[in-house]
Amino acid sequence: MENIDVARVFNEVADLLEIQGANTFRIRAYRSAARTIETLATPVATLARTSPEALEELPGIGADLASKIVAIVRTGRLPLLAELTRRTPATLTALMRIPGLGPKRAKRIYETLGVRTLPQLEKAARAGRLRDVKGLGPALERTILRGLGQDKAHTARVKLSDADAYVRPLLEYLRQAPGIRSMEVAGSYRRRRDTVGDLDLLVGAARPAPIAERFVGYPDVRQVLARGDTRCSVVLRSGLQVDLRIVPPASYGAALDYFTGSKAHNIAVRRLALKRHLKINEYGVFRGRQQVAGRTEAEVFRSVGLPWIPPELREDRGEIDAARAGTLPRLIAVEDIRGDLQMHTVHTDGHNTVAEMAAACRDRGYEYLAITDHTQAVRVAGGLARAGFRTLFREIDRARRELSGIAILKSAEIDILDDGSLDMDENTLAELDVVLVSVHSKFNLPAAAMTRRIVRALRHPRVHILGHPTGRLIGRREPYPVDMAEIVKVAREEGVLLEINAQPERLDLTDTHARLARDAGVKLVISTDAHRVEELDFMRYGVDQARRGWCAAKDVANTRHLAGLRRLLRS
DNA sequence: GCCGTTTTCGGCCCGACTGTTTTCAGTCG
Repeated sequence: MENIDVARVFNEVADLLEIQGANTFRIRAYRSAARTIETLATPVATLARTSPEALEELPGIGADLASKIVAIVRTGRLPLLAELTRRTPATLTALMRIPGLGPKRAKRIYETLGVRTLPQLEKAARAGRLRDVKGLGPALERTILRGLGQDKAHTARVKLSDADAYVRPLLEYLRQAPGIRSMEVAGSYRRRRDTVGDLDLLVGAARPAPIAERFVGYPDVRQVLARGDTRCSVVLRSGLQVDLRIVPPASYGAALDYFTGSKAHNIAVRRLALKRHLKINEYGVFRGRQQVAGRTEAEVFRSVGLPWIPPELREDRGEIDAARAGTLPRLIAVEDIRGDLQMHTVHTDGHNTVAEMAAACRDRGYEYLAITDHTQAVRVAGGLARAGFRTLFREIDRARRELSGIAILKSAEIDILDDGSLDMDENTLAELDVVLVSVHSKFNLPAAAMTRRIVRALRHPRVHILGHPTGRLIGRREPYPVDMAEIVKVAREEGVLLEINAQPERLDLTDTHARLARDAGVKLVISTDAHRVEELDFMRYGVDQARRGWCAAKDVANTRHLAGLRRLLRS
């Protein structure tokens, strides 16, 4: 039972409660608990078994929901959900996922037409029967038909790096509109989440009309969903939704704060404001009718007695308490990075030579890099055997002589074999400056077996770093099941570093796992795993996730100078 | 259903846009 499964049960309960018109705050409680569980690094199943009382410590989870989590983990089901489903078909919740359909309309369609599944909905819409339902008309019927066709595309989140690719030309285009004072992409993009569901674009300007006008005329727009005076929504040809909001400059900070979110963070901040008899909305901070702040984000935070909180931390995961206590971490920045400890060359599946990678790292201002070509078990990547490494090491020696100003470390991405032993002989291993290990096969082992396998590798006295610890590929491959709390514990005991792999489709460790490690005092490494020189620039994405994991420069080993890094590796 | 520097009851973030309405409900973020 994974966290996501428990969260799904709670969301399903919330959907059904909504259809039944239950108390909105009760519904909100289920949704908020689902969100907490979803983003938790520790499996609730483990908590439920070992320390159920710890569940009640989680934000938004009290005695009742804690006991329901225990029930779900123990029995795989929740009596309340069964009861709700008995009264309202659970398939109705599928209708609510169609844009334009919420609980009220879904229920009314069901009660009026007996429609309870997506195929039935489509049939009714095509037959023009939906407009017979009170509150629905031809326009909504069309919206629903369109929504049925693009259901999947609408919900798919895109990788942060892909979002970057859409953002750049869009901003460049919109900048031509007259009167823009400031402009930023807010939302999860600004919080640097590993994936984004849509883009929230914010513009500060006195006259919104010409900006909205230009926005909906963007050549890449496939469909205009909404077009108001200050708010527009469009869908790009790729299926990515972009929401534009235009506010007067005096409100820009409040709007930026509001549209950056997260939702849970906003609610928490607004609660603080209420205690001070203030009201916060996207236009500013108000005492009565008088605006007391709003031009900048810092002003808004100051009005509730807080310092400015970096967007990456705004997830309601303790940042508000930390801000109040003055204990927010000073987050790591890309400029803190002094070297890159995972990359591949033409000797295996990379596209550049050792010298080319080293020169590119030097260009980026690094002091060192590690060449980490694959070992023989990883056949698809052309992994090297002992002789291959000998050739590679000779080339590194040559590059060391020819290139000054950068240290090239001998390393390898050593495959962790099925039984947890390393895919490299001891003699070759002894020649390495840095020993990086990772899993490339048998992803479907049960969690306990996978954990044992990795733990055994971490216990090897020569191992320094565990690479991409969960093996996930965003949108393509789920992380393999593994007990991350145990990995973190062993990493701490053995002094092993855990990698945040900065490949945009890996970002592995995730933000929450990075936080788990950092809180446990385990040091991290941020590496690009570059397979060509251009990919060295992925470093930014790894740093983003480290920031989301509350990491300061001191928490990340490759912010150290070479001497400091060597000391750490020796220890 | 949660929660507490207004603390065990009575609150709970707040506003924009659409479509279908005769003044606003529903949905969305």
